[in-house]
Amino acid sequence: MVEAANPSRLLLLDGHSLAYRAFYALKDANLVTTTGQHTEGVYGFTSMLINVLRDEQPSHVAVAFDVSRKTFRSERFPEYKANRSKSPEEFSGQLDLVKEVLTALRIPYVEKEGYEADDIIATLATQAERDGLDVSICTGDRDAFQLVSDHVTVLYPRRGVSDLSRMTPEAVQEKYGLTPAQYPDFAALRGDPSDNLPNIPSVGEKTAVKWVAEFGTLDELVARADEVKGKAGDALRAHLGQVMTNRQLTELVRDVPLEVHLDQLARQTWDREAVHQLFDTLQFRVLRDRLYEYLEAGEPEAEEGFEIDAVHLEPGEVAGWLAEHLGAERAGVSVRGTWGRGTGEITELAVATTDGAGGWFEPSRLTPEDDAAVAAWLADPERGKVMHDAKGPMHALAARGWELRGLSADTELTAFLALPGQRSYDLADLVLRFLGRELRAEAAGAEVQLSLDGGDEEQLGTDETVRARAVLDLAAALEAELDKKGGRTLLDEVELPLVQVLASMERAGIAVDVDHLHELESSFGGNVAQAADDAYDAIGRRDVNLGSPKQLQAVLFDDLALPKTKRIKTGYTTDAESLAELYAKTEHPFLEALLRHRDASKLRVTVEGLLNSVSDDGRIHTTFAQTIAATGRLSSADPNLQNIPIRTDEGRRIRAAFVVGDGYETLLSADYSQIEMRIMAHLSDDQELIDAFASGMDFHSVTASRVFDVPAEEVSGGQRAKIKAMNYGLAYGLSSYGLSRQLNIPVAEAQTLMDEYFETFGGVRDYLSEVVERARMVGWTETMLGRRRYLPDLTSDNRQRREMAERMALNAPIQGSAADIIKVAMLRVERALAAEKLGSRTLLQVHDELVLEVAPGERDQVIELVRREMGAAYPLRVPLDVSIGLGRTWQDAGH
DNA sequence: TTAGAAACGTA
DNA sequence: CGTACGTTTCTAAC
Repeated sequence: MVEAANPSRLLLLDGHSLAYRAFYALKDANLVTTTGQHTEGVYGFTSMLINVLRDEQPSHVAVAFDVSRKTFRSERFPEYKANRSKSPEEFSGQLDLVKEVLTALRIPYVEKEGYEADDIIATLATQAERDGLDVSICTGDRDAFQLVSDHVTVLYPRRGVSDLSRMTPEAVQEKYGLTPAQYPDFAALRGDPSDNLPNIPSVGEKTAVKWVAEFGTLDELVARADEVKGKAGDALRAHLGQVMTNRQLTELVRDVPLEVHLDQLARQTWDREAVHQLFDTLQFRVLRDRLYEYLEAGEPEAEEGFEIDAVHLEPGEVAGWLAEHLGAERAGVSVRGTWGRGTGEITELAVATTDGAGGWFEPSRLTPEDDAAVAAWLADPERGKVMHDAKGPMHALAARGWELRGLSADTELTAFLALPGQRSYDLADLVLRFLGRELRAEAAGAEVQLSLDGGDEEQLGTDETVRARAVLDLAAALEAELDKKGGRTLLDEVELPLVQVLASMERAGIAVDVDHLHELESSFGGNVAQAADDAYDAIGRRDVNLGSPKQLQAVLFDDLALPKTKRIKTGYTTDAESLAELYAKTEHPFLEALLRHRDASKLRVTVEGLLNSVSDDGRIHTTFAQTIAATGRLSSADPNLQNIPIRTDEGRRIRAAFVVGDGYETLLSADYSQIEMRIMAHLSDDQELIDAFASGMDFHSVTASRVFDVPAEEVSGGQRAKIKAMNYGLAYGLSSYGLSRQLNIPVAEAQTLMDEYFETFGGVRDYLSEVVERARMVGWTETMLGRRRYLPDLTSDNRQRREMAERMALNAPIQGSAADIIKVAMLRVERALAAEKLGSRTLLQVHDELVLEVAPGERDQVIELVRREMGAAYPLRVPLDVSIGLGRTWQDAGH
């Protein structure tokens, strides 16, 4: 066996400089294909690439290229590299071949107009180092030595293409007598004939080193230039300007705005077919053999599976197998079956242990002894289980009578925290990326299994066992990754225990009054029909689908020739806001009827969706997702119970269909008031804002009174409304334009309002700008519990993307911290209910609200408990106010 | 059949 | 030209 890939090393190569060096090194070999194409550069580069891939075993790779000679350096200093002669004719086209090789090997290359490859390398190396990766840089440009650190090594070709010096901080010190940070100072003093940077007459490497070593930095040397004696001192003083110009050019840019993110540089399996074809064309025979040798020798992404003996456990064998193989260490578990809406069914269950054993069985075929042994093991919190996305399977296990306790890791959650921002956390992808393995059994094992009775069932069981084995290994790899980045506490103390809480909530569901829903359906249905009639009457035809934006556009802007609304991709918008404006202008009866139709049909569809999702127990069981929202919020689906209408009276009627269930006394709704503003007060430490909350008065009125400098009781309705909009918009990155639109006031007035607001609450303004600035520097934002969100677009040169990222950066810590806090609150409520031996239970979470079902006689105790636990979830510089309502229905419990 | 856009509900 | 979601419907591409 070959050692695994280094789990966190980024390899960066300078495509142009390496290919160019290789070209000259191999010039004498005169590599030409039969068609006349020279291949010295591409051959040498590829050879070097294979060697460093073999030696460095990187988990991530990228190759940087220069785009053209025009860079910010040549802008500043037209002479920069102006001495470079045109590259020889034989070299032309070879860079394109290098890129073809990279494409076939599925190695990404990066280039950026206006920057040199070294700047791209500096940027990626800096990012990677920050993310805890080690970095190897292969380049022929010595300016890269400034990047060397404990985690960044430069591999510099000594001669030819096979002899690389490994430049560590010690090696730089030894070779030049300088620290890596001093290298650009030294290079500026020495000058560089190959880059056409002039030197100081009679000052060479020796003197340059001496000065930098003596003064520490170039700045210091310049400041004290008069202390330098002799002819060299005169020369230095005469060329200070030139040296400072040189210095600007020798500094590598570490924040080039790149579209590419580290995650995209993860090693991928190469395209064998493309490599074959390309190497045929280039007539690389030896190189191809070397490449395949390396591939067979256990290249990181080698398509290896798992060597595991998946034992099919027959009835009567399960209890004994578990007793024999389950030790003190945690076990991997994988379940095959179906689940959703708080229940499910298992067809196969597989277990893999750290001793290498793996077994699977069909829960439907167990002896009573087996069943009891499985139940006892699953329910034992001390015997750890590792799963991928455990919540769904937990429902299926529970439906079978097996409670799962002791979830020691959930690889989906671990990946969500360790690699935030991914689109999905597919097990096979993670296994390939972190373990370098395919999610399958090695062929030999599979053949044995197939030959036993050749059934698909056996294959399914083996697959399941492989998954159990894989999650066990994957958990360890991801936990190591998370430990490096920070976030282990958030995982172990919040997200992981929350799985159990969410499973309970989903399984409980919320009772619905189906009759009430049917009444609403017909009531809203009647409104829809009436509105449609009115709309059709208004335009004198009925052949229009009122739900089709396309047809509506034709009616509104062609037939009726109404004024155009805001442009969208497909023409002009027909959204409610624009239609209302249009109605205010034209008073066309069609618009009024259309808006009514929109409202009514939206409500009807909502009700129909709810009716369709009522389970046999008369309750609706939503599914909460923990790994969807980038800010750390939960999401709710199938059906979404986090977007049930509340703003209009008609819509609110739907909430009356959610009712207390049989055997319970009442529903209870508890929500945090202004939690995001309180978090902002806490994070910004703005005394004015903290005082506003401490006063305990109506928040919007108090803030308005501070902004307009009037007593709180004299704040007008208009003033309060303006500040309320400001307060709410703050955490979203509201602009003066947005505020003006929302309040229907001129932009200038909105701007004045914002200025006055920030004059009063200066700490908030400072906090918001600092949070974005900090995120731009480090590349991510962080919540109070350390949940990161990466925002590479903060350095994009596309203004729209950059500004979008800025708004995300200022919203993510606020929305995310609120999500952290309510998650902690849910755990506290759950534990307190258990500690006080209460039968009441949490049913729903709606971002800042918890809905509970209160057991008979527990009302007052639960009110006290919920207020206490939610209020104490996280100590802030302001109180965490919780308001509570009770009622038979969700609507009645609202407040 | 699938994917994207538009629209709209919540915090 | 205000963040974060999920669902439905229509439409065009497949």
